[in-house]
Amino acid sequence: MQITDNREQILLGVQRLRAMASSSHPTSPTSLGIELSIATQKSELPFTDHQQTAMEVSMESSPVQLELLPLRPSCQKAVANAGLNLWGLGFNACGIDVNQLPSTSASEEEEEAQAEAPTLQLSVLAMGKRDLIVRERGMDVVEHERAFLEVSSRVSDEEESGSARKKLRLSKEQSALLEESFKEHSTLNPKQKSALAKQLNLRPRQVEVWFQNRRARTKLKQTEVDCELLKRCCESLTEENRRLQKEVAELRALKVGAPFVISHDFYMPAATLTMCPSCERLAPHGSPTAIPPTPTASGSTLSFASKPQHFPLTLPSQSQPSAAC
DNA sequence: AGCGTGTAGGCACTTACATCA
DNA sequence: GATGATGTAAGTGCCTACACG
Repeated sequence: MQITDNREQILLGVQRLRAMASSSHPTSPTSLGIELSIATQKSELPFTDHQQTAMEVSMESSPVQLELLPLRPSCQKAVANAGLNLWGLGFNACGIDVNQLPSTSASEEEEEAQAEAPTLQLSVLAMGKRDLIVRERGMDVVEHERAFLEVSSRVSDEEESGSARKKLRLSKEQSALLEESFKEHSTLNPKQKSALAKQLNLRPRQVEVWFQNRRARTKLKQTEVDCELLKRCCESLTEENRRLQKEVAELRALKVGAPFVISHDFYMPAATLTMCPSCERLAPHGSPTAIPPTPTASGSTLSFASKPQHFPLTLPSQSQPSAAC
């Protein structure tokens, strides 16, 4: 469920949790398993300690254990803000003390009860400036979330060990497999995405991003090729234009001495015309079939006597042409 | 059937980081 | 070792198609 009003939805979610805690398991409210995960993209403002800590939160008469799973370290300010807003606006309003550390001294009975407790798992996905998304487990997001959490745990370990945040670089094997897959299909359906992610030990989101970037690279390359082609085409046309300009100038010069004009009844693209070597009049390149068959009734047809084959010229009525050149 | 709304996926653009010369 | 160029993983916003009430 995508939501536009974060506060309302968070409050709603918490109210539902509260209802479950009080109605379903009134005797063991603390055993209600709630998993709140905040999936983040990147962060410049890392969360403070409590954000990676399982917490005991109290909600009026029904204390609820709120487990805040480790955040991906590469989370961003926007997400951090969203998370902080979450606490400030949502949970604090419900009386949840997020600063309390969780009770780690649960008895075996309590743990057992907790295992049997209904787990309404509430995922709050904070996506930058985007709306918060609240989902209940059991939807299609589960697999993705699980995969995410696995990775986030791993990265969290790295962070804990003190190493700086590092950008993930795919291994050669991973890239090769992705390339193979891309050759087969440039887009993936959710099933393919999940399968591939599992195979590569990546999150589906990473596979998705890789395919998006790969498509973008392909398109960019194709654009470059097209651009180069157009550039050459442009150069060729420029050269052709230059040549034709020259030809036009020559024809104009010829026209001064020759009374004949080419009838406009013919469609004769200029680029297909050349000089007749014998008479120095225009002749088409290639097959004469490119020439419209009949001249106008008012004109007469001229044929060049010599090879190559000549094309008909329509003569203006006022001029008297010779039978052949 | 038409309409409004929520959702998912894709794309364009951008940022941030890794790598290399 | 510092630095700029380049490649690429990932973030963000927008758009569109589709499902559903």
